Amino acid sequence: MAARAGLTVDAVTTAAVDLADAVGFEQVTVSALARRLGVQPASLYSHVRGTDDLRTRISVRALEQLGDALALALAGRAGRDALEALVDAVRDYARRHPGRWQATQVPVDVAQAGDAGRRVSALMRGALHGYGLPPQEEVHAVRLLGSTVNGFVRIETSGGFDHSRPDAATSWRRMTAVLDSALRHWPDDDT
Amino acid sequence: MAARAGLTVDAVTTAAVDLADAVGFEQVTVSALARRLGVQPASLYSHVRGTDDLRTRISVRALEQLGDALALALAGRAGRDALEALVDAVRDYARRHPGRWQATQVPVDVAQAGDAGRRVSALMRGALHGYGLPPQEEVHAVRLLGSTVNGFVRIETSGGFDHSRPDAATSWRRMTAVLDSALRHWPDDDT
DNA sequence: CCTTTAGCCTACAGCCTGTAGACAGCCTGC
DNA sequence: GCAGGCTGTCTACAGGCTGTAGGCTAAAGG
Repeated sequence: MAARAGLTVDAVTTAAVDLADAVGFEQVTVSALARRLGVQPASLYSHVRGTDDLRTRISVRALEQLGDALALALAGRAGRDALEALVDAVRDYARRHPGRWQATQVPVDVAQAGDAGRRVSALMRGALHGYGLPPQEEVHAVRLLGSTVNGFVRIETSGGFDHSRPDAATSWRRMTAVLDSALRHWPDDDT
Repeated sequence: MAARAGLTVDAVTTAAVDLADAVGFEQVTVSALARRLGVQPASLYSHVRGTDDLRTRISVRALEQLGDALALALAGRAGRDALEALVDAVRDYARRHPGRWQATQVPVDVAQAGDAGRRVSALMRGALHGYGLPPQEEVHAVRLLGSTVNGFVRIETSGGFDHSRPDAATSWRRMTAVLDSALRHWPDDDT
């Protein structure tokens, strides 16, 4: 009756990540995961501390994977080429793995996800390097880029563009061009 | 024993909106609201259909209020002045009413929130009118602006800027300037 | 007054979380 | 080859939330 199902923290997390993509990050619960694994809910508490812990693990793994994807996309590129590769990689990741993307969007304890998060922002900073911005402006550019990509992908994945023309892909292409232009003609800070 | 508490759909929604700001949109439940109103959970089911309905009502009301705030901020302004008023109004609303802001960010049935949502995007479009963009580019500009403001506010309210320098307000000012510049020097579409 | 309406109640079924303790399969040492 | 310990999964349960059913009573209208 108690045949081993081969659960480990890692296997549980992997299954949770898949579940998040299948049903949405917010719908990941201990019970739902147990059903999918063919196991009683209580069994999972030996491996994760609870629903919150489960979700945190999904977030950390998703951030790591996003970092991998960005690193791969940026290898050997610079300037507008790098910018397009970066933003397209983020959008691709979000569209292909909606649950994981949602997971990267929830604030998570710095102690647990700090490294993965810092890696992503370092990669973004690297992608902008070819634009030759003044050093003190780089952080603003990273935030602009991060905010815009984040916001767009969020609106797109939640269907915000579904009922208006033209389609999201067209705006995405134009927005990338505008961002590239803005980075090349970065205005002085005359405060 | 059954003294009337004076509940109506409207009063319930107002209380729910306040609760959202106090504890976060995701934490709004029938039970939590009943506790706050000093009433049994079942009593609320005479006024709202359930937790989903409750949250939808919060979203609709928040979108309407956001529209009001934007309309007020934009009255009598144009160009960069209008742009700054617009983005500042959104950011202010989000900071002052975090729960309501979250509520505006969840996708909601078009039939229920369509008007309020359309009003917000119409106001944004109006704010950009002074920049004299080509008509077919306006939608892209609205989406760029919406995405950027959305993404920034989202990251800011979830504490994403808390552990890096300089502070969010500085980046916000710079980003507004960059957006203004991008709108004034909108690149041609050479696809 | 007295009836009707409508608001709030209690009770309950069902699901989810998280804890405690029982029990079975696997590994280790001998 | 086997005894004993460990580890993983189980059942059982307490507590909370959702949503339904049906009862009771305060207010409104004739």
